[in-house]
Formats: sequence, C-alpha cells, structure tokens
Amino acid sequence: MTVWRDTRCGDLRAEDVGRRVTVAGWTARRRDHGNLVFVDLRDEAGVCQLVLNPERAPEAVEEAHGVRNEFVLRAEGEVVRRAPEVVNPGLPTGEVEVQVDRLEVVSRCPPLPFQLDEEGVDETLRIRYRWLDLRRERLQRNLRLRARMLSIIRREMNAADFVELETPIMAKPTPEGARDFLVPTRLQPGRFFALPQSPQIYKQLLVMAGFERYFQIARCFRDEDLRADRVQEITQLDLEMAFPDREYLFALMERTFSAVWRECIGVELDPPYPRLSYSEAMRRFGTDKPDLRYALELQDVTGVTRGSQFGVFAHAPVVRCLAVPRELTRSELAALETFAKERGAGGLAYLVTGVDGKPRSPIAKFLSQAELDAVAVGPVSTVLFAADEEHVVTRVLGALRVHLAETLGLVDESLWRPVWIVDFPMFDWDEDEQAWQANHHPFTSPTPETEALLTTDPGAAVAQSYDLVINGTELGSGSIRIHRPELQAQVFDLLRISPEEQRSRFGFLLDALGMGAPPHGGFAPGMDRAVMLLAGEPNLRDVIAFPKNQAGLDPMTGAPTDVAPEQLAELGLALRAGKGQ
RNA sequence: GGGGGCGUAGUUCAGCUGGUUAGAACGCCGGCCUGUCACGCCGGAGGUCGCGGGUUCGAGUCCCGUCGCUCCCGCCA
Repeated sequence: MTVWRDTRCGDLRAEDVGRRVTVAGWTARRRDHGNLVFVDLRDEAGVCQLVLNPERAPEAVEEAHGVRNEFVLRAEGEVVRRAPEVVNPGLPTGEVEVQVDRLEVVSRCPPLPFQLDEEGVDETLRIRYRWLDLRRERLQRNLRLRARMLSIIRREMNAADFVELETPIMAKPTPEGARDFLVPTRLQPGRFFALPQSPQIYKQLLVMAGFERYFQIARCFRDEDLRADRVQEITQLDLEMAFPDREYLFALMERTFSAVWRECIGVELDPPYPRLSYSEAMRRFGTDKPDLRYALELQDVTGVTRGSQFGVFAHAPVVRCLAVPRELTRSELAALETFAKERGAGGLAYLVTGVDGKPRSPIAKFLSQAELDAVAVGPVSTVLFAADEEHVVTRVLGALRVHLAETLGLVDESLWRPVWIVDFPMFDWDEDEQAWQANHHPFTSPTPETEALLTTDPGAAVAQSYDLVINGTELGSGSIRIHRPELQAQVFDLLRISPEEQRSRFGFLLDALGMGAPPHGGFAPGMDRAVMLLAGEPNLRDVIAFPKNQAGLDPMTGAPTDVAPEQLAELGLALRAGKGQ
C-alpha cells in the first residue's frame, strides 16, 4: 500500500495465514504478561492482535513493554492461525494474529484526558480533545455514515441531471427571519456581509439563469440559541429546478431518501410516502411534524362541551382531548399538568378510568353522560383535556402526545414513518407585530386556486410548500416559488415591505423575475438531522466532526476570540468600552 | 430572555439527618506473571469538593451570590 504498511489490521482473515505483513496503527490496548505481550492494533479497517514473544523477537518485546494506549506502532511479522481455544469470535480478525518480528514505535501518547471506551464523558472535554474523541468507534461510524449518505445523495442528484454549483458564503444580510452572522470587510469599512441562512435567492437566480436543475451540499448559518438537535452551522442538500411540479420533486426526494436509508442502514422507506395536509396534521396530532410511529390522536370535543356545566369547557373556544391506554397516577398527572402549564395551558383536566370501568375525575360531577360518552375510550385509560384558544390547545396536546408516547413506551423504535406535510397556509398572523408573516418564506407561491385570496383573505391562502417529516423530525422543506414579479411584489406588500425596501433589499430578484423567469421550485433537506436519524443519535453534535457547545463556543480552538484593536480599526470598527458590558 | 438538572482524584461516580484522616471503579506509576483479548495478582501516587461570601465549635453537606456545562421553553421567515 505505502512504505508504512502493506496490509490493514482490520482486513486480516484466515486466508492471510502464512503471509508476512507490515501493519501500522494505534494501540487500542496492551496486555503485558511480563514475557508475552499482546497489543490490539487499530486502523481504519478495524483491530487485530499482535503477539510479541520473547522467544521469537526479544527486542520487540522490550519495545512493547514501553507501549501505552494510543501509541502509533508499526509492526512486521507473520500472520498465524490462532489455536482453537484462543480464537476471539468477537473480532472479525479473531481467527488470526500477527506474530511480530520487528516493532517500531512511530508516535507516543501521554495518558489520555479521558478513556476512549468510556461513555458519558463531559462533552466540553470531549470537544476540546476532539481528535481523541473521534477515535471512538461510535463517532467513526457516525461520520463515515455521514460521508456515505452524502455520496449517495450526490450520486442520485447527478443521476437526475442536477448540476452541482456553489453560491457565496459571504452574502447579503436578511433582517427578517433568523439572526445573521455578520462579516466585516477591510475594503468596505463599517459595512457587513452576512453568512447565508440558506442559498435561497442565489439558487432561484441560478435556475432563472438556465441551470434548470441545480443542487449543492450547502452550509447554512443562523445566530440563534442552540439545542441538542439545533446548531448554528448546518449542512443542507439545497436543490432547485425549472418547470417543476410537486409530484416530480416528491418522487425525486423519495427516490433519494429511500436509497439513503436502504444503503446506509438497510431500511426500505417504500415510496410513495403518505401525505397529510397541514390542517389535518395540526388537528389530529397537534403539530406539523407528526410522529406516525404510534397511534395517539387528538380528539375534538368542542361541540359536545359547548353547553357543559364545567365552565372552563363551556367558555373555551376549543376543547380537545388526548386518550392514553393507561391509568395514570396522581403524581404522573401532576407532572403532566406542570408540563402543560409550561406550554401555556391554564390547567389540565383529566378523566381516569380504572379496571372497574368507572371514570374518576375532579370534574366528573360537572360532565353530562353525553360528554362522558363522547370521550369514552374503553376501560383503563386516561383522557387529558385542553380547553383554550385553538393554537394553545394544539401546542399543549401536541407536546403532550410526544411526551406521553416517550414516557409510556408507546414508540416502536424499529419503525420508520416518513410523511409529506402539504397545503401549508401562506401566512401566519403575528399578534405582536399585528402583521402577516410568511409561513415558509416570502418567495413561496400560493396555489392557483387560492391566489385571488391574497387580496381578500390572506389567512386562507394556501402555499405550494411542503415538508418532509420522518418519525417526528422535520427533515426538510420546499416549495414552488413565485416566478411573476407582480405576484412577488404583492406578497412583499402583504408582508408590509415597502416598495422602497423591496427595491433596496430584493431589487435584483424582482429584476430577474422580470427578465424571463421560468416557473421554478425546490427543496432543502437538512443533512445533519438525516445522519442523526440514521445513526440513532439524539445529539446533533455527535454527527458533526467539530461541533461547538451549547453556548456557541468551540472548546478546542477557543473561538470566537478577541481580536487586536488594530485589526478592528482596519475594519472601521472599535472595541467596545467594557468587555462584556 | 426564562426554567430544570449537574459541578467531589486524569475520567465516571458514591459521600445518609453537618462531625475523626473525603471513598470506589477505571486510568496512571512500581513489582510479579508465556495465551491474554475489559488479562490477572501485589503495592503506590493522585483532591483548591467550580469560585466567593455567610451560618456554625465544626461545611463536600446548610444559606446567599457567582461562574461553567447540559436539557427544555421562548427564539429558529
């Protein structure tokens, strides 16, 4: 292979017996018996056992006594078959071992700051020594899975005649939406680029430019707070095409993700994926990213409770409930009420039915037989009620549904349930701003049937946008875009972007739309989340090579750091008076 | 911006209602060991109990403050 080795440790098999080999790798473990020494040597292919015998190679044994974990070694010797009683069936290379004649310590390593075979090590420490952490089998597997996924995606995109093009990392700030990362520049002191939150407008322009099918594995940046499943710097498959329709895009994505799931983890996702309208998803599951691996569904009882003796039910605009097949305890119910209140509920009414079949509830005496019948779900159950404005009821019960499924063990972890969410509203009403906001983004086209509603009833206009959801995780979203400048301007108007602002911020887009823009649309699935799902990792940072921590800092490099005043001055910037003020 | 949890040896943790010299496992160092594979056995070193203040005869333990990490809510067109 190279001057360093002719064989990889992890590739050794019974058919190599008798070969003379030179291997090189890291010391995964050393077992020193005083005379005999065993070394588990690890390389990218796996682990094999080196045997150092003083009768065969006294000098190599001397050298081996000084070897410690993570030393890099190079060993020359003979592949021999292990005696039947010392075969290690837990190792792919376990039938053989290398009888070493010559051992060379290539690199040394001090005692490690943490042990590589130990789980639960403090994450700051792991990230600070990321080059060690990444030697763990699990992280190696995750990142190799990531690489395989990206290569499958590139293959599928190329097969569908999509052209891979790059768009600027230094782009134009977009004041609405997520916060931008800003980049000052010496050539234009006091002015800023922004890192792109997505290549959205660039990709539309590329399609207008005649690259009818574009894609990119794109980095996107948002200066927002982090979570276990949210980081500031993400990778997405960004794609856009001319003359699209929804069915073509769905089929393309289904083909791509089915290939990814099949080739990465051997799972068939069976296209076509089912579809749910946004309103149905919200009504039945209380979320626009429903996890369909379990059956729990919300039930609307507003009609039944309209004339209820229970005042909260009678007066609430919407009453819905969620029935779980378990008799929850008093303390469980108290915890659920706290959970509901944290999400805006006034309280959490409930109805518990035990094995005796009799419903028990603090509010039972207020409920009529008709009301009880309406929510009857058979013996041994707990029905949880939320009564409030529709969006509160939806949010609370949607969150409860996920929470209960997890805590009650209702989730079948072996299932994969992709679903398209379609027919999103064009706009959401922002109470604080007293204005319409784009549900997806301002470049999304309304359906032809509802376009006229933009002038009469914007809230009822339906967008040609769609999300791909798998097991309750939003994997990506896309839409058919607006390709007529007057419609784009109309949407900007609705979003209260003045004509002057439209010119200054999006003038180039409106110009391009006016110069022969084809109908176009696209999609953008998140790659980090896809790997997270494939690898079964709850934490995004474990599928990213060099992640930052929850505070947005990199414990390894210390970034972001202070910079010298001269460097700032060159950019037309000044140091803040008091650090941290 | 808000809430929860955590912070004790290099690492992961234990430390009951405050009470002698703060423990365990792994790791590390030394010794013994020719078939181990989480090798074994014997011995040893290693601690600002995150930091600051307070209560107390006495604080890892109680109180106040602060810093850090993490999970969640808000936020993420």
